[in-house]
Amino acid sequence: MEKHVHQIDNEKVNNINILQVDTIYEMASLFKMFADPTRLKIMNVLLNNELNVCEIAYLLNMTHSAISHQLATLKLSNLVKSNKKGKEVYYSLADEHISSILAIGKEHVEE
Amino acid sequence: MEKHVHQIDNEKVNNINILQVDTIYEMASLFKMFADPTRLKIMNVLLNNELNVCEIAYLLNMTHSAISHQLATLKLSNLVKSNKKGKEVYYSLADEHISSILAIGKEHVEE
DNA sequence: TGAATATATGAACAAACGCTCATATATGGA
DNA sequence: TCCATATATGAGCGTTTGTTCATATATTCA
Repeated sequence: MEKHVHQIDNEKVNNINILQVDTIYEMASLFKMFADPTRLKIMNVLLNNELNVCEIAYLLNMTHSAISHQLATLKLSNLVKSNKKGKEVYYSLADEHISSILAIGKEHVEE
Repeated sequence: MEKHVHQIDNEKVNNINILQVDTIYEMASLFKMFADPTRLKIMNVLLNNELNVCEIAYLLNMTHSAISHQLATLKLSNLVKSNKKGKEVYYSLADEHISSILAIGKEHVEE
């Protein structure tokens, strides 16, 4: 891979635990959902609220299409769940893990 | 913004708390650091270990350049700190928040 | 049934991203 | 001083991503 030889302390390095590739990729996919301002805003307004696409678009001052696309992405990652009531589809956070992750991120940023 | 008029329940919607734009962007930037497999792997091997670029590149089987670039990114976001010892630069996690975020992500994925 | 409302979705496009390659800088030893 | 080692960094490139626009589907009501 490199053209130079490098000195590695095998005693030190071989004792370090490496996470499984699958775990790493799933973690990256999870955090990716939190790495976009629009998705963060959506998840934030869904804290303790069940809202439809119109209401979220109104709150965030964005188009319905953009919100709908992001909700589809969030649902695919199992971060939100949906509940159809007539014409409207109400979205809410899928579980308590999500609010924990939001909270720890907010805490880190506001320290 | 849209061509149609939509019915919004103002009583409901006006009571919802919106995070500050700055907070949202800082949170997105933070989570973005955790949203890439390579950076996740780096932070993971740095849990409880102080390692230089060579050692990380060896552990992850990647080029020094790729690792060095990612370490620069992580340092810019204050997620790792560096400690120069002679020719080598040793990196470690900047604070305990980082291991908390890694742990909560791992927990969510492995449930 | 027809119109208005609500949501979903594919295509397209610009911006952001991560890696490679080449090169630069820095340190230690012969 | 010269050379090997260690790290840093700018440019370039292909890939991914988030939004817009156009359009499709679904539901309610007159």
